[in-house]
Formats: sequence, structure tokens, C-alpha cells
Amino acid sequence: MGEMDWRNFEQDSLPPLLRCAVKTFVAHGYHGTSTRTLARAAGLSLPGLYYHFASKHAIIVAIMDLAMDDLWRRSLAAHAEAGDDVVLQLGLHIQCLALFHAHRRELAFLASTELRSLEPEAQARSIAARDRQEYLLIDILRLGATRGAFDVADASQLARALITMCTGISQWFSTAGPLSPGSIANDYVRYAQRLVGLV
Amino acid sequence: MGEMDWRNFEQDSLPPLLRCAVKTFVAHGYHGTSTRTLARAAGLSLPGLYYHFASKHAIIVAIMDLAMDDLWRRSLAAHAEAGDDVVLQLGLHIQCLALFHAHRRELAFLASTELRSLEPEAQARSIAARDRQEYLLIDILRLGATRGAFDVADASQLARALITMCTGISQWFSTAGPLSPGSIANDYVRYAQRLVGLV
Amino acid sequence: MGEMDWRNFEQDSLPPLLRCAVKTFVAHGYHGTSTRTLARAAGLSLPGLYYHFASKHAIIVAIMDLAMDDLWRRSLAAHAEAGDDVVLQLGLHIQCLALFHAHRRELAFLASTELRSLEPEAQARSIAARDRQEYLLIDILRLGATRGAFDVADASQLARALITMCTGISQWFSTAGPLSPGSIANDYVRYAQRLVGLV
Amino acid sequence: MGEMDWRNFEQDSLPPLLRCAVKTFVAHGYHGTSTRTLARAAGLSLPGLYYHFASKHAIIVAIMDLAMDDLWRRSLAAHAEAGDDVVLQLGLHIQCLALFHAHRRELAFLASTELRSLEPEAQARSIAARDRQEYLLIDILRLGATRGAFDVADASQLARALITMCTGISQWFSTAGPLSPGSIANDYVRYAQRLVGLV
DNA sequence: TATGAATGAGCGTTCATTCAT
DNA sequence: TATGAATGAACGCTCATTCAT
Repeated sequence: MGEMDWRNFEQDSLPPLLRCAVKTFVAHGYHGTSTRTLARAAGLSLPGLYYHFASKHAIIVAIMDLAMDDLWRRSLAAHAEAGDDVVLQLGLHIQCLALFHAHRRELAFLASTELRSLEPEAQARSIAARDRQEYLLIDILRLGATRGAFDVADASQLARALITMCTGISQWFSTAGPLSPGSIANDYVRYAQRLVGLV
Repeated sequence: MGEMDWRNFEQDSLPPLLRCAVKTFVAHGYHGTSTRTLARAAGLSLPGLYYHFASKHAIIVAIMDLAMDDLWRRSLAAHAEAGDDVVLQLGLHIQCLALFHAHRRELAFLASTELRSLEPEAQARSIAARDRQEYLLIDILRLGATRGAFDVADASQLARALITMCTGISQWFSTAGPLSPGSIANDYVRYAQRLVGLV
Repeated sequence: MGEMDWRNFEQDSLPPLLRCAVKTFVAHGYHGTSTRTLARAAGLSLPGLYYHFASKHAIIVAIMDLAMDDLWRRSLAAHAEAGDDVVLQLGLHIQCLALFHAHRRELAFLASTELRSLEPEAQARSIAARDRQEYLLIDILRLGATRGAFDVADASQLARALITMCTGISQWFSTAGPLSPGSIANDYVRYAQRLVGLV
Repeated sequence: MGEMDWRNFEQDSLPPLLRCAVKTFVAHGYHGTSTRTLARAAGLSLPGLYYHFASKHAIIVAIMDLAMDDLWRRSLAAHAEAGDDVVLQLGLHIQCLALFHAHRRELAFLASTELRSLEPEAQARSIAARDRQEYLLIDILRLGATRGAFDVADASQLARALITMCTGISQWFSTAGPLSPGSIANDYVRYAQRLVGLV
């Protein structure tokens, strides 16, 4: 895990059934998608779907878990690469968030959108994962403030602003558009640096 | 309209049925909410609901239209108050967005969340309203850049970042929390100023 | 309740929907009957069925409760009529059981057949009602033995034999057959008297 | 066949798959048991089940046929042992029925419970077997009445009472209880003798 | 023999909506 | 205005069964 290439999004690790489900859930939402629609999208019969997953809910849970886990592992790898330099920590963290939301647009969109559709246990797990992500950024902001590198009054408020900003990418990014994930990530890193008073 | 007090959120103009509907849609989503649930939440019988609205869809449409219209009128009023000062234009615009997303938390949340649940015609209308909002901010950013007041490379990208940042408020703001809408708005104005290179 | 006419089976107190359900459940069993079949038998659409009952299970529960309650109230009335004469107590009790299983053939059949199809709570209630019935007879047998009127070694074993004997009526009785409920009941009373050593 | 030891229930002739099926059918009924449940109970995969039996229905049919055949052969052997003594004929017949319903509790329970779950052809066969059993007892009762040994008015009614009485054993008998099959059978023989006016 | 993977049909239930009153 | 009663269509899911391997 330590040697993970967190900037590499070439192979999509999702099994094909889940990839179809992601597309369909993004288009119509969890409650707006029927199991028949999911099955058709995956080229399966309805019972075929249930052979692979115990329930509709199990499908969205698998998606959420994979999404949160993927982002978390990339974030840790980025953090490790940054070493002790807090400015670099912030830069790589935002770069990681932005790349993830651009490259894994649909997955990231679901992860932030369908939290409320989960049943209690899975919801608690996903919320914990989301909070874990948030605290990673808050810690960076606080460290930078402590060291005098950042001008940050309320770290948790700013963290939320930064995170929603990046989340937004998954709402409008299109591979057909003029911007590449890399250039977007660079821009967002600069945004973040301005927000903490650098630059 | 020109003399509207865009900072005043005292009276909630929503009729009680719609207010109940907003709460329920926020909790479970449009497709996750049944008409029975809506009727029960509003203290009505099912046919009673249909006396007031032609369909479930008509309810979410009314909500979306009211939300977009309220924000739009406040935005115009803020813009008028700012006059020709582009820094003030940006400040009041962001203040207006932030106040709206804090004071009209649930309404704003629905407006950004349930776009995909609308039928084509209503969806087109809401998307147009969303874009209109976005262009208002883009124009401000471009004007500031033209005048040399702002350091903005890609105005539309930054506008989206600013807007999603503010949208985020509606996801985590709570009246029970330590922050008032006013102080949040002030903070977000400062964020915006930093993002355009002021401060 | 004390003045109930326990020999009178003229009016069937079941609402029409339940009467249809009884017939269908008798023919195919609870698990062998679909809600669509029930609805069709009752001349309703499927949601129409669910307007009156919360679930398929609620229907069988209503039937079981009505059956057990009806038999119990008749049994108490018969017991009251018998006064302190233990021979009469036995006679009227068996007469009551036999009349019930002949006149309420299908209802009685379900009550003894579908116990295992009930969910735990309802099952416990029905089992308690069945046991209550059984203990009423056991007490009569024990009283008769104590007073030297009956020659009974194992009262609870004999009670079960008597009860299953009567239960059997609901399996073969037909109003088209040559025997009337009244004559059957008389015969079964004589069976019971022989079994306790009278006659 | 004539030298069969009809009192011996030591070895259960059922193949293991059928024995598991009997247990499951008794617990949940034929329609309440899925083929998946059957396969799991037998430690087989679903296609493994279908290797041994052509269908779910074929399983219950095999069970019913074995049950009816076993009881029939024992009844004939008991009858042969009794010779021409009609009192002994009745005694051994009832002993045979009681022993069977206690020793083959579950099998006997299914035979009387799941008749309605069979498809027409198999159902007709099982009903014929049941009637054949019944006529054997009716004939004994009539013979006893003709010879003046029994005081029986309606032989077929009494036969049904006796048979359901014995059938009841399979509903409440437990090997963990205080009574042995043998003592139960003795008691039921005495019941029968009383019912025909002996003793 | 044995099983992973699949399916058409049907399950119990709920959906948004309507209508007679 | 208001509602008890109803419905066609669809929901999530499971049924008994099959087939390629």
C-alpha cells in the first residue's frame, strides 16, 4: 500500500456489473433506479443480478465501500509522498482529491450523493470514512497554522469548503471538455494555496 | 423587486404543505419519498394532497421554482446594491449565496440535489436558472479581471468552485452549531477574495 | 357472553373477504395460496386487498384469532350451562367441540392446520389458545376421575385423543353427506362417554 | 411380505436425502419449503438435488408413497397375525396404527398433512391408499358387529374417529416425553375396545 | 457426479393516482 | 373541501428449474 501510485487511474478496478450500476445510479439516483433497470444495464436477467449480489442495497454498499477505500488509500499514499513539508502535504492532498473527483467522476459523485440512501450500518461506516478523510485535511491545515505557514482561522470550516469545492468537480467535469484532470488539479491546488494565505 | 431586502430571511414564504415536503424530500430524496409519506407529514389525506397539487412531481417542481426564484431575486438585489464596485459586487454576491445556503438550507439542498429527478421540461427550466446564477458570478469575475482588480485565469472554472463551495454550506450547516449564517457568510466572502487574489 | 347460544351457528360472523380467504387457504394451504389468488377470490384487486389487511399474514392471523375466540366462548358457555354435573360437563363440552368442527368445518381445519405458518408472536397466541382449550377438557376429566364418575388413567392423553377425534370431523364432514352436525355430535358424545368408562 | 415384523421400527428405510426432506417439510410444509432449503438441509448443491430427484414434487411423492406403503404392509402383517379373532384383529390393527404414528411421527404427519399439495395423479394414488387403510378398519368393525362382538352403529364413522385419534399421536408424540410408543399403543387399544363396547 | 451461473415466472408488497361520496 | 376505497403498474426479491462445464 505504501508504494501505491496514487496518481494512476488507468485501470478501473470495478467489476463490470458494478461499473454499470454506477452509471445507472448516477443517472437516476439509488431510489430512482429499479433492480430491473440495473439488470438490463448489466446484460443480466433479474435473478442473475441476485446471484452476484444479495440485494440492491448490497450493490450500492459495495460501490460506496470501494469508492471510500480507493480515495483513502490514495490520500495516504499522497500524504506519505509529501513527507514532513506541510505545504507539499496540502498540495498533494488537494491534487489527490481533484484527480480522484475528475478521474472517478461518477464513483465520487455517488459517494457524496447517496449517503442518505444507505441503511444505518453501512451509512455509519461511510460517514466514518468521510470524516476520516476530512480529519486528514483538517490535520494538515492545523499543522500549517501551528507552524505559521498557513493563515487559517477555522481549520474545520475551511476543510469543508475545500472538500466541497473538490466534490464539485465530479458534478461538472467531462472528459469531452477542454480541461484535463491534471490541469484542473493544478488549478485547485492553487485555489487551496490562496485559501490558506500562501501565494 | 429592486428594493427587496435580500439579507432578510425572517419570514419563510413557503406554504406549510411545501415546507413539510421540503423536509421529507431532504430526508429521503424525491424517489425515496412516497405520496403517502408526504400526505402524512402534511397532516393530510392522500386525496387531500392531490387537491392542492396535481401530482408528486408538481410538488418538487413548485419547490425548485420557488428556490431558484428566491435566490435569483436576492442575487439581483445584492448586485444592484453593489453598484459599479466590482469588489463589492463579488463580496455581496458571495454573501448572498452563503446566507441563502445557510438560512434556506433545505431548500438550497434540494435545488442542487433533485435536478435529475425532474421531468424534462421542468429540468430544463431549473438548469437554465442554475446557469443564469452561474453567469452572474462569471460576469463579475470577468469584469474584475478586465479591470485588473482580480487575478483570475479561468473565470468559469473559478465560478463553479465558488458556487460548489457555497452549496456545501447547505450540506453541513446547522442552526444548532456554533456558527451564525452571518459569520459564515463573512468567512466565505474572505475565501472568495483570496481566491481572486485580493487580500 | 354468559347468555351466548353456543349451539347456534346460523349467522357466520366472518366478513366476506375473510370467508373467501378461509376457503382458499383450506384448498391450497397458507403457503400455497398467493395474494393474487386471495384478491381474485374476494373480487378485489391486489392493492384492494392490502387496503383492508396489512399483509397476507395479517389475514391468516385474523382468521385464527376469530376461530380460537369463537370456540373458546362457546366452550365457556357450554361449561356454564352444565353447572356442577361432571357427566354433563363432558357431554356438553364434546357436543360443543363436535358442533364447532362440523358447522365451522373450514375455520376449524385452518386453526389446527396452519399453526406452523404463523409468525412467532401470533403463533404463541394461538398455541396458548389451543392449550387453554385442552386444559378445559383435562380439568373436566380430572374432576370426573376424582369424583369416581370416570375411569381415566391419564387425563391429558385422553384429552388429546378426544380432541383429535373431534378435529377429525373438520376433515371429512360435508353438509352434502347423510349426517347432520347434531347427530354427529350425539355420536361423539357417546364415544366420549365410553372412553371415560361410562355406559 | 407375510412374515414381515410389523412391530419393528428399528431401521429407518428412508435414504438420507428423503429423511432430511421429511424433517424440513414437517417444519415448514411443502409449499413453505424451497428447493434451496432442501438442498442445504441435505448438504447438497441445488443441481445435486436434481440429480437424485426430477423435481421438488417428486420428493414429496416419494415420501408419501413410502409412508403409505410402509403402513399398508404393516397393517396387512398385523391382520394376518390376528387370524380370525375379530377382537384381536381390532387390537392389533390399532396397535399397528399407534406404533406407526409414534415411531414414524414425521412421516405419518406428512402423509396426513400434505395430501392437498400433491398433483392430481399422485394425489389420487395417495387418497386411494388412505381409503384402502380406512376400509381395512371398517371391515373389522363390521365383522365384529355382525358377530355380535362389537356394539357399533356406524362403522365408517367410528373408523374415522379411531383413525384421526391415532393420527393425532403424530402431532404431539415426542421421544423425549414420558410415554413410550408401546405404552401409548396399549392405551389406544383400550380406547378402541371401549369405543366398540368391549371392556 | 457435482456445481457456478443463469433464467422465466411469480412472489408479497407498494407505487402514484383516481373516484364516488 | 375532504376522504374511504379502490386500481394498474411496478417494486425488490425468490421460486423451481436448467445448462455448460
